[in-house]
Amino acid sequence: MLKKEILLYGLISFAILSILNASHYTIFLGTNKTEVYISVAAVLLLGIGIYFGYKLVGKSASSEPEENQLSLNRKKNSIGLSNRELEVLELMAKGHTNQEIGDALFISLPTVKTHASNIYEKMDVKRRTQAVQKGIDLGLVEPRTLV
Amino acid sequence: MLKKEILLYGLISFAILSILNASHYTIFLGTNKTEVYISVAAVLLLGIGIYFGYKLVGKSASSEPEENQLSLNRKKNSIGLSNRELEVLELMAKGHTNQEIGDALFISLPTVKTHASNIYEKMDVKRRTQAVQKGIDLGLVEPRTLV
DNA sequence: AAAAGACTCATCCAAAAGTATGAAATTCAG
DNA sequence: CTGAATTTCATACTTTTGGATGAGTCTTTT
Repeated sequence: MLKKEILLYGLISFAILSILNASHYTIFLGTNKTEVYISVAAVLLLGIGIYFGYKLVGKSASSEPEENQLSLNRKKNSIGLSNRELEVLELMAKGHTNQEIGDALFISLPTVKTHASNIYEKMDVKRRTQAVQKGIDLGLVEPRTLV
Repeated sequence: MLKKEILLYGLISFAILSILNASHYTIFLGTNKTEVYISVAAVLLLGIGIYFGYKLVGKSASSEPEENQLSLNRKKNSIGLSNRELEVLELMAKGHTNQEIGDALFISLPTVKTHASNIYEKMDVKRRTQAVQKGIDLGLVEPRTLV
């Protein structure tokens, strides 16, 4: 995902910058059209930047690049839960519905359900309440994290 | 229920004891009928005793007459959960389904659901996982009580 | 005796959760 | 670069939950 989308980001940015550049010469002419172009381009750039920035932040890290990820992996993964599954479990422990979890993690409801099922299987439990309890017992999630 | 059924218990016991007593004189005669009567009476007494004992135990107490109940009521009832509701919450915390809870408490599924709904309302939560978490936080149920 | 609280149950309906299966893209390690 | 693991998503179906309402019984209290 990274390489491809970074490339995409670059291309789109370049394209939009080109538009901006092309309109640069007419910016002082007071043409309405040009102003509209600039506005649109600016908004697009902003939106795309936010979009990709968001996805990139989610992958590596914001302040502590990879340390955070690794410590997560090692400290918590006694049952073999993946990072994503731990995130889902954490939100389940807070009493969220699958839909809410999906919204929070920007994934679809079916995906959350898939994660949930895998979590139950890995944790050898049958139900959500059991998974949460066991997760607390094993120190996978923090207790008293009620919303 | 108490007065009426205690009276009933007394009456039935008396009646059966009377039968036993009446057959007392012929017990040494080796009459088969008498032995059958005695057996039936004994079984009946036992059964009725168990039945009423069961109901009475559920109402007052087994070893510590009322102290147990009251302490339960006071220590735990910070939110106003009834004893029955606490029992249901306890089983929910263990990860049981409503059906399993019903089987455990000898009540129907709809009844369990009624209790559950009342619990959620009293605890001001929306979902089972939240109720369990909050119950643990408030000390209403023991943590780490996973089945 | 009436009122209030607790416990029980039912029915209907809607939402959420869970299961199974298949599939595609990505990432990461060897 | 290939293969394993991860993550994502969909569709269809079943089970479990939850909500609303109404109602009956029993116990305790007033």
